[in-house]
Amino acid sequence: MTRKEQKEMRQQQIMLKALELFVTKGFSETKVSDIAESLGISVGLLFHYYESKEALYKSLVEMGLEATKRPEKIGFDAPLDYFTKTIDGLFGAAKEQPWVFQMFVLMSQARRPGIPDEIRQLALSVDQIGFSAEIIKQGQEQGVIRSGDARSLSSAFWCSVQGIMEQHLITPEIPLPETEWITAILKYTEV
Amino acid sequence: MTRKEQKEMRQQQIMLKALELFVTKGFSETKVSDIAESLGISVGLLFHYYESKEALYKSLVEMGLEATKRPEKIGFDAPLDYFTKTIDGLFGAAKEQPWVFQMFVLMSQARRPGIPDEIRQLALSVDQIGFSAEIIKQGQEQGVIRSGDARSLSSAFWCSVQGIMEQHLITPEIPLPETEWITAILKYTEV
DNA sequence: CCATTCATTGAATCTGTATTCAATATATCA
DNA sequence: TGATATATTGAATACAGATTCAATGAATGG
Repeated sequence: MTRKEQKEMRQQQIMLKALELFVTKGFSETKVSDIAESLGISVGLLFHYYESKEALYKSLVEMGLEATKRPEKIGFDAPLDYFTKTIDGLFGAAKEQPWVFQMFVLMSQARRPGIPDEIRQLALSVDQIGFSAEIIKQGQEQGVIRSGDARSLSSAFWCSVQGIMEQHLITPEIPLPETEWITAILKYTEV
Repeated sequence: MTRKEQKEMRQQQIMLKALELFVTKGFSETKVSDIAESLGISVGLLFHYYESKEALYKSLVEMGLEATKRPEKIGFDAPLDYFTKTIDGLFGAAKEQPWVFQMFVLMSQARRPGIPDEIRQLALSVDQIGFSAEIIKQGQEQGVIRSGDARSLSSAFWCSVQGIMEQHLITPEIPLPETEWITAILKYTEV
C-alpha cells in the first residue's frame, strides 16, 4: 500500500467513524477521544489528519455537499414517484450503506443553530425544501398531490423524514416505516 | 412580593428561558452564561437557584413528566380523533403557550444518547409510542387506520411530529403544516 | 431600628476536552 | 544502506465553560 493510499484510507476511516458518532450522539457530545478510541488510534493521530474537530466536521459537510451536487438526478415519471424513489433509496441504504443514510441526517443537523456559522452556511446552501416544492407544484397541477402551500408541504415532508431517520439511528431495532406511510403526507385523496 | 413569590418567579423565569434555549440550540450548545445573559442576571445567581446546569435540565424534564402524567386525558370518539386533537393542541400552543410546545420537544430530546443517564431514564419512562400504538390498534379494527405494525406506525407518526416541531422552533416563519397532512400517515385509504 | 436572612454580583477556581509537541517507529527512495 | 519523509504515540498545554465563593445590597421580622 502506497503512502497516499494509506493516508486516504485513514482519513476515510476517521470520517466514517466521526459521521457515525456525530449523528448518533451529536457533535458536542462526541469527544475527539471517542472517535480515536473506537478506531483504536491515538488522539494525536487524528489531529495529524485533521486540524481540529470542527475541521473534521466541516470536511464531512463538504463531502455531503458534493454528494448532493453530483447530478445523478433521480429519474421519475410522476411527481410522487420522485418522493417515493428518494425515500426508498434512503431507507434502503440504512443497512448496506449506512453512511448514505447518516450523511443525509448529518446535512440536516448541520443546518441547525449551535453549529459553527461557516459550516452552517455551507449546509444551508442546499435548498432541498425549495427543490422539492417545485416538484410538489407539478404534482398539484396534475392533481396527484394534495393542495396547500408547496413550501409548507415540502417542509413538512422532509422534516418528517428527518425525524424518522434520526430516530432510526438511535433505535435501529424499530423498523423503518413503509414509504407509502410517509408519502401519504403529500398524496392527494378524495374528500 | 414575598420572598417566596420572588423565588418562585425567578425559578420560573430561569426555567422558561432555559427551556427555550435548550430546545433551540441544544443542551450542550447552551452555555449557562447564555441563559443568565439573556435574562439579564449574573451566572452566580443562576447557581444560587440551581445546583448545576444538569440539575436545571433535570427539573425541566421532571416538570414535563408531571405534565404528562396529569390525567387530563383527551376525550376522543374515534381513534383518529385522538391524534387530530393532540396535534391540534400542540400546534395550536406554538404561539400562545410556547413552553407547551417546547416542553414536548424537550421531552423527546431528553431521550437521546448523550443525555446524562439518570435524566434520560426519566424521559424514557414516558411510553408515548406504546400508548398510541394501542389506539392505533383500535383504529385498525375499525378500519379507519391503515394496516401495518401498530408500533411502527406509532413511531413513524410521532417521529414525524417531532421532526416538524423541532424545525418549527428553528424557523418559526415557516408555518406549521395542517394537521390532516400528518394524520394522513395513519389514515386508512381505499386501495 | 437592629439583626438576620436571602438575593445578587463578579471575580476566582476547577474541570473536561481540544489541541500541541517532542520523541519514536516505520516506510520510501536515491 | 543511509537519508528523508511520514505515521504514530503519549504526555504536556491551552482553553472554554461550569462551578464556587467571599463580599455587598436589600428585605423581613422582632
